This record gives sequence, C-alpha cells and structure tokens, in this order.
Amino acid sequence: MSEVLGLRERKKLRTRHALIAAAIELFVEKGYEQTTVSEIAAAADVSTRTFFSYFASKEDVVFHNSRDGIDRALRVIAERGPGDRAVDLLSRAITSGFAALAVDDQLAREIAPINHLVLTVPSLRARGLLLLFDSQQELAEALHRACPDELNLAEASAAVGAVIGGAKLAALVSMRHGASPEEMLEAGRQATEFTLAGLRATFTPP
Amino acid sequence: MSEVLGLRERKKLRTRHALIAAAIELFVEKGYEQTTVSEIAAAADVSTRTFFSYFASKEDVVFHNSRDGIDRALRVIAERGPGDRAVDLLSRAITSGFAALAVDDQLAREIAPINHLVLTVPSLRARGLLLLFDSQQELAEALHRACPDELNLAEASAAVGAVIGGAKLAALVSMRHGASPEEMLEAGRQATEFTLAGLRATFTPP
DNA sequence: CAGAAAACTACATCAAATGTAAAATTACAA
DNA sequence: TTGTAATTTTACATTTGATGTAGTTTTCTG
Repeated sequence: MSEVLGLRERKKLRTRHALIAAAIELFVEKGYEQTTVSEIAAAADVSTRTFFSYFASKEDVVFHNSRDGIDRALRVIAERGPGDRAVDLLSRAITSGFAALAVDDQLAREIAPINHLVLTVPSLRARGLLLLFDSQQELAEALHRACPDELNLAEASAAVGAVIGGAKLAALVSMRHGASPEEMLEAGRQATEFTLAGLRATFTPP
Repeated sequence: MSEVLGLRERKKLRTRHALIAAAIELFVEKGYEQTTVSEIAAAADVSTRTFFSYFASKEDVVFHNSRDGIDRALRVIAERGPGDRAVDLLSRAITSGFAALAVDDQLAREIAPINHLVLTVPSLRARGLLLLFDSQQELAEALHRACPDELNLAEASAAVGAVIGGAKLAALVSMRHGASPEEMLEAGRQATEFTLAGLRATFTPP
C-alpha cells in the first residue's frame, strides 16, 4: 500500500509540511490576516513564489486536509449494506465525517487552532462554507446513487442539506452564545438527531 | 415616510447607483474577475479611491441588496399572530424572503445577472454562502424570540438550518444538473415542503 | 457670504497572486 | 561517472484589490 517515494517526492512532501506547520504557527501567533505569505515562506525556508506552487492561495493552507472528512463519508455511503436505509446511511456517514477530525495524531494538534481560525476569520469562514457546501453536493449525489429506489436526487439533496444545514447552524449558534467546543459538537449532534427524526417520520409512513 | 434629502445625500445616492449599474454592466459584459475596480470607477465617473468609500470591496457591489430578503423574513417572524406555530411562521418567513427578489422593478432586472454571477464565480459563491449563513443565525434567534415556549434556541437553529440548508442544496444540485431557473426555484420550494413536513411530524406528536 | 463639515481626488503603499526566464536540483540512461 | 532531460526553485516584474494620507473641491449652515 505504501509507495516507495523518490528523493524528489520526499523533499516535496517535506516542504509542504514545513509550509503548513510554519503557516499555522504564524497564524496562531500573530493572526491570519497579519501574517504574510512571504513570512510563511521565509519560515519554511523557501521563496515566496514557491509557496504558490504548493498552495493556490493563502487560504488553501488552512484547508489542506479538508477532503478527509468528506472522503470518509463518501466511503461509508458507497459501502452500503443490503439492509441499510438511506436515512441510516446518512446518519452513519455524517458521524464518520465528524470522526475524521480525531484520526491523525499530528493532525489532531492542528485541529483546534485551525477550527478557531475558520470560525473567526471572515474570509476563512466563507471559504469553509463553500467547501462544506460542495461536499454536500457530492454527498447528495452519492446517497442518491446508493439508494436510487428510495430517494431521487432532489430528495437526497433536501435530506443531506437539511441534516448538515441544521447541524451546522445549531453548532455555530451555540458557539456564538458562548458554548465550549464540546458543547458545540453536542449541539450539532443533537440537531442531527432532530432533523433525522423528522426525515425518518417523512420516509416511514406507518 | 420619505425623507427630504439634501443635495449631498442625493448626489451620494446617485453615485452609489452609478457604481452599481456600471459594475453589473461590466461584470455581465466581460466577467467579474476580468473587470477591475478602476474600470468600474471610470465608468461611473469617480476616482478609484471613491469606489472604496461606497463599497468595502468589489464583492460588496454584487451583494448591495443582500439584506432585503432577510429583513422581510425577520419582519414576518416579528409580526407573529397569536395562533401561529413556529413551523408555520418559518414557512411564511422563507416564502416572503424568496418573494423579496421580485419586488422592485429596477431591481428585478438586476437579479438575473447577479444570480448568475453569485452561482458561478467562486469568490462570490463563498461570500453568498457566508451572508446566507449569517442571515440564518439572525432568523434562528428571531424565531426563538417569537416562540420561546415552543422552541429553544438550539431547536430553532436546527429547524432554520435544516429548512434553508435543504432548500439551498436541492436548488443548486438541480441547477448543477441543468435545470432552468424556474425548475431550480421549484426544487427549492419542494425541498422546503419536504423538510417542513419532517419538522411538523417531530413537533406535533399525536 | 464665511467658516465648518463632508466628500472627492491624487498620490503612496502593501499584500496576494500570476507570468517568465534563468538557475539549481533530481532522474535516468549510456 | 557523466551527460542530458525533466522538474523544481528562485529572482524579478507586473497586476490588482485594498488602505492610508494630505490636500482640494463641494455642500451645508448660520
């Protein structure tokens, strides 16, 4: 499973990680907007121009691991068992997506500061919402493909959008009212249950 | 209700409208990213610097009327009648928010191109999602205030997020699959009904 | 009409992002 | 090992969005 990488590839990976580490450290230390790309590049010992051959923008460093969660969720949906109903699948997919946050050891240490950045810096908030939105599109299409008899594409979209939309808003409103990160996750979890219960009711007429 | 404006205010309004009109015309004609702020300012006969005393950024011109819909929705919620249940209120608020799009005559002509921009230009998509998200926060708080006995803040957030999240995703997934603007609105409307039905089921135990 | 307040303009400046061409590094085959 | 091709990095220039500032013009008020 693990490829043997040549020197070139290994160096590239090292530079990439150095850029990420330097960027996050600087962002935490002096703020995202107060940190320039030149400073990040200098801290990682490369030229400013090189930064942009690793990341298309300053924002992209923050979201370098944004696909982890969605990929996990997609895998869960693709591995649908014969007895699985769409709503259950969706529930499991979202749970596993959340779980992706705590999987990597080194990543785990990055997550808290990154989360804080994404929740507080306006441009990062916008970018995060965009990524989340596009991942929902993928999720809806995957859910429809996995359960074509149970859900058409529009229904799958409505379901995915409702569950994630509800969880997202509940989590962030709770944070806005002073909740801790744990309380925030719990608010999101409860909202997910809340919306899923509604969906189950709609989808399972007695 | 209409204030008598001095010459200064009238000129400011005229300049503002000139900037908006020039910007949208140029955006449509040659694309958002291909249009520079200098060009907009020149077309509106002001200096480039003056543009930024009317709009904080190039993006902001596109979203100059973004508060119309949310303000209408908030008004509907604030004017809750004695018999109104939270779910009905939410339904009406969203309908009226949509309706805001077709209310102004001159505005109506701007809406189609603006919509197209917001749906296709990445930075505008992100900004639009951010504005929508923040308006949902306002909506959730207003809904909770209007129906404090029926919904706590977390439930109101989950409900608002679910309904709007579902409608948004359904509408845009339908567009992504080649739907016309009318079909897109219809997809959003149906998703709203879909999620509301679920909420009603959850909130009205027999 | 005079003085105050506000708006506009002409700069200068900074940071993000892109293009380009030369230099350095790595890969690979003879 | 050495020569050469491919790739990466770098330095430099340029564009564009955005902000600061100082001075001029316009509008308001008494």
